[in-house]
Amino acid sequence: MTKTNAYITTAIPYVNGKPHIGNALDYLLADIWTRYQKQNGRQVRFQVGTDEHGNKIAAKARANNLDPQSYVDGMYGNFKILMGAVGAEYTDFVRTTDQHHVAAVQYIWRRLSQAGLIYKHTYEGWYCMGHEAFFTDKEVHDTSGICPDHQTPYERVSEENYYLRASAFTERIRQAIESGKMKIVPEFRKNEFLELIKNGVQDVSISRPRKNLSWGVSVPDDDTQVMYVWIDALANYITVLGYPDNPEWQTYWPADVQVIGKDILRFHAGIWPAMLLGLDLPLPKVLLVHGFVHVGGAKMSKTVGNVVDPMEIIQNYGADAFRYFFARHIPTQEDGDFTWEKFENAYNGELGNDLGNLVQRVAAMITRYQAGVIGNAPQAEHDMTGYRDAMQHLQFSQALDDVWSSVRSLNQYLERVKPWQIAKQRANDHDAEGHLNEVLAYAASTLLQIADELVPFMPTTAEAIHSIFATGIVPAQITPLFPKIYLHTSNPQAPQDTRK
RNA sequence: CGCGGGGUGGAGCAGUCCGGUUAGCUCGGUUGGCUCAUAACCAACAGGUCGCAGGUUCAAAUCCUGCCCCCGCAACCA
Repeated sequence: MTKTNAYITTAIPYVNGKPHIGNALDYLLADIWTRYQKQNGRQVRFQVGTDEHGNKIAAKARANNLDPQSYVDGMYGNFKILMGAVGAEYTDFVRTTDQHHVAAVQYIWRRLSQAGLIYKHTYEGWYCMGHEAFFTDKEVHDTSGICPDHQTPYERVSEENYYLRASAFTERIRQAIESGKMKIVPEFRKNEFLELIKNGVQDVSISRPRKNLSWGVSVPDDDTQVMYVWIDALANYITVLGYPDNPEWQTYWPADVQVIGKDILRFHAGIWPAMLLGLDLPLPKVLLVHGFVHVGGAKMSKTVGNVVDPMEIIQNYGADAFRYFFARHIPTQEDGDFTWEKFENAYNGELGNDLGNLVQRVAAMITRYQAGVIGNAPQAEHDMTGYRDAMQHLQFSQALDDVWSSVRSLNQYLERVKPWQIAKQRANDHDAEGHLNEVLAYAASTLLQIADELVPFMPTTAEAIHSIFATGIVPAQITPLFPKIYLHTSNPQAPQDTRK
C-alpha cells in the first residue's frame, strides 16, 4: 500500500524583524495537521520559508552596513529557530533568494506573459517617500497633502509598472470558492472574501521601476523593472516543491491546506489563484484562515509594548505547553486572547492538575498495588467521533476540548470505582484482585488512547505517556509531566507574604 | 445606509441556522467527600432581567422590526 501524499503550507514571513506569535501560530497549526495526517498514514510535505526581497530589507541592510544578501543570510535563521522551538516538523524550507526559486519565478513570469496575462500600465498618483507607497486621492485630501506619519508632502508621481490581469479569472475564482473546490475555512471568511470581490478581482501591480526597487527578482527581458512582492512571494508554494523542473512537484500540488492569517486572505484567495489559473495549475483545496492573537484584549503592537515573545513561553514552560495553549485556547479559526495569567492557569490547572496528575495517580496505583504490572483487560474503546470530526474540520481547539472531557471522565471514573478501596479489600475478598487489575488496566488503556489523540498536539507528552503504559510494566520512577510553575500567578502553597 | 464579528451568572465561552424538558461548560466562590495522586481529584450549592424596546407564537436566548454598545476589516505592521 502506498501512502497518499499530502501537502500543507505556511505563509512566509518577511525577514526584517523578529519572529512573533503570529508566525508561531502558522507553524503550529500546520504542524498539528501534519502530525495528524502522518498518524493516519499519509506522506506529508510541509513547507515553511522566508520572504527576503524588497526595499525594507535593502534599507535595513544599508543601516547595518551590509549588502542585502548578507543581511538576509543573517536573519532567516531566527525563523528556523522558532520553527524548531515550536517543534514544527517541516520538510521544506524556501527562501525567496534561493537560486532555484528566483529562476522558477522568472519562468512563471514568462509563462504568464506568454499567456497574455501581463501588461504594462502607467500609474499616476500621490506618492509618499517614507512609505514607499501610493495613496488615494481621498487620503491625500483628508490629510491636506501631508503624510501624517512622515510629515512630508505627498508627491505627484507617475510610474510605469507591469500588471497581472487577475480580473480575467474573476468568474473562475468565484466559482471555485462558492463550489468549495477551493474551500475557505472558516465559512465567514469565505463570505467576507466573496463580498470583497463582488465587483471583480482587481488587476494588481506586480513590478516596480528598478530605480525604486533594486532588491528583488529581475523582470525577464526588461532590465528597467524588478518584480514586486506578489509573484515572487506567492510562487514559493510551488517552487519549493521543485516547480517547474523537478516533476515531483506534481505529486504534491495542489496543496491540501494553506495556512494563512486573516490579513493575507485577500492575496491568497485572489492573486494567488489568478497566478495558478494563469499557469494552468489546480487551486489549493483549502485555505485555513486563522485570526490574530491579542494580549489582554488589545492588539499586540510594538508601540503599546505588549508584544509577547513565543520563545519566552517555550523556554519557561516547554514546547508542548505552548502548543497546548495556542491550540486549545486560541480558537483555531478566530481571534484569541493571550495573557500570562491565562496561560499559567491553563498550564497548572489543565496540564498539571487534570492530565499530569491523572497520569501520576494511575501510574502510582499500578506500581503500588501490582508492582508495576498492568495486566490485561478489555481495551478502552472510547468514542472518538467527536475528536475525528473536529480534526477533519480543522477545529483543533474543539478536538482538544474533546480530549479533555476524556481526561475528566477518567478522573470521575476513578473516583467512582475507588481502586484504593478495592486494594484494601483484597485481604478478605478473592474477587477484588481481579477487579482491581481490570480497573487499573482500563485506566491505563484509556490514557494510551488519550496519548494517541495528543500526538498531533503534544508529541513529547504523548510519547511520555506512551512510554509509561505501553510496555505493560510501569517504570518505578516517573517524573511529573507538568510540574507547577508560578511565574505570573501566585502560588497557593506559598506562605502568606506578610510584608507591605 | 461600506463589510464583518460579538453583547448569555464574577471571568471566559457553548447554545441561536432547524423556536419547546430544570439555559449548558470551564475557571473563580462556598460547603462537603476522598486519600491513589503534582495541597491534586470528586460532589453539591450559591450566582443569570440570555444588550435594550417592541412584535409573532400555546411557547423566544433562539424568529421578525427598531435601537444601543464593543471589536475587527476597509489602509502591504501575521
